[in-house]
Amino acid sequence: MFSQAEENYLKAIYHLESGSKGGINTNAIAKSLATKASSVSDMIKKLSDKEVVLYKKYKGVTLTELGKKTAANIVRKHRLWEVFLVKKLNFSWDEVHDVAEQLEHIKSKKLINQLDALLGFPTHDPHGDPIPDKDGYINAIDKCLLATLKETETGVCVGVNDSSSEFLQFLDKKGITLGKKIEVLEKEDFDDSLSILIDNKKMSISNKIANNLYIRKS
Amino acid sequence: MFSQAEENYLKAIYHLESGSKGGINTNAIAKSLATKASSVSDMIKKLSDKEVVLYKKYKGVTLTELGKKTAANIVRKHRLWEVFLVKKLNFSWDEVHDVAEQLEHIKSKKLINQLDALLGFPTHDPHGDPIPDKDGYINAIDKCLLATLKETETGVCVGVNDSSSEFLQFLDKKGITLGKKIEVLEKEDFDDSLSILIDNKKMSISNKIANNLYIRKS
DNA sequence: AATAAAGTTTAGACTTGTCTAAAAAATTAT
DNA sequence: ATAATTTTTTAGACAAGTCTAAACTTTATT
Repeated sequence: MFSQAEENYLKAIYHLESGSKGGINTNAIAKSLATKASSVSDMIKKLSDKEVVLYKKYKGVTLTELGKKTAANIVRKHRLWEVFLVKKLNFSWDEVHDVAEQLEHIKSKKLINQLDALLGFPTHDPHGDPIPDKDGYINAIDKCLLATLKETETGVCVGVNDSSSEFLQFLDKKGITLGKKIEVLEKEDFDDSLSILIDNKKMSISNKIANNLYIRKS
Repeated sequence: MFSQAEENYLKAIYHLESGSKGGINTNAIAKSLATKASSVSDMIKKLSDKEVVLYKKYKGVTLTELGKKTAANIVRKHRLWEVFLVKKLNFSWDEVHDVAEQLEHIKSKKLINQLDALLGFPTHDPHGDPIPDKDGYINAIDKCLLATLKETETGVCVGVNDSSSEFLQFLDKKGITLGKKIEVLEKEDFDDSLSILIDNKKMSISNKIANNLYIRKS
């Protein structure tokens, strides 16, 4: 059994591992959890004793198979709760994160399995992120950042890289939601901004936006 | 904002107050939380500083208005989650308590209000206990213990005094569920057992059972 | 009213998780 | 290869919440 603090560390390491090769360093974990490197050092030792991470002093940390499975299960719970909040409780996609951060620590296998069934076994959360299955396996879809599309290419909006409520509310305001079809009309060399077509409307998108929006090419 | 430990103490005091007059003593709280009297003393001081309880050394403790409202809100959340688990996730009434004990600490007004709506604004939880409204007000129904009924009297089963899974599973086995009509056929002076009619079946009920089953007379 | 018993509080210790400041190791630059 | 810089770890402290043991207050008994 893991404490909430331990679970949060596992989740942070899991996310950091998926975005880079090799061991995760102390500072990166500290940054992602908004804590201090010394606190991370302390916690890593505990997690190492519990055999969920491999740890060599000064050499960074990696999840063991048990650690990966444990972390994936927390992510699974987080994302299922997000789906629940949006589908059943009328939350918008920019409101779900903080509540899901609490709900992901509830311990009950039956609860999460029944929730999964109630929601119709969803594969992705409201931000387009994949939901790990019971064994921690993720069925990743082929996606790329909007910024990597070339002129005349089209695709469907399938996810976001930045899940902050500011970004999500911005997308809402622009009418950009998951499932929408997007065509790149023009790429501006000067500032790397894009001119896109969405809902038959022409729209200008900054590079920052294009670098945080995932597209499945079509 | 209150920690989970603080919330558990408030809830315990709230339940103890509803079952007795005057201040609640340390030992009673310790017993109900399965902790030590010394721990209770420590926590009472914190709660007193936060102005949710009134406390005079050696004189027991009572909830302030703020304390009552806070505690009622936790009970509200607990019972709404219990309804959710039974109605939406196919839990049985003997499985919900432990999970609801965790879920009651989730902090989100929108979550609980939307949950309330999803469930159709229920007034009672799966054990027949009333759900406090947003202001902490409880709409209590007129109920009495089955053991207090006289021969030939009838009533509807509306709640349980003991919510342990052992008792609830026993009731399930006997076919006694909330909403069932019960008629007292005979009271046995020797052991205070009852002969009752339920679903047109005659059944013998021990005094212990009759003292843990609430009836609304009809 | 004095004393025994029961209940309550305090003192000091322990655990978890955090922090600051300083020491140690690893990396980068010269 | 040595020095400077960055990263990481350790040492010591603190807050929350708990515990045991001892001291204290209240209540019950004689």
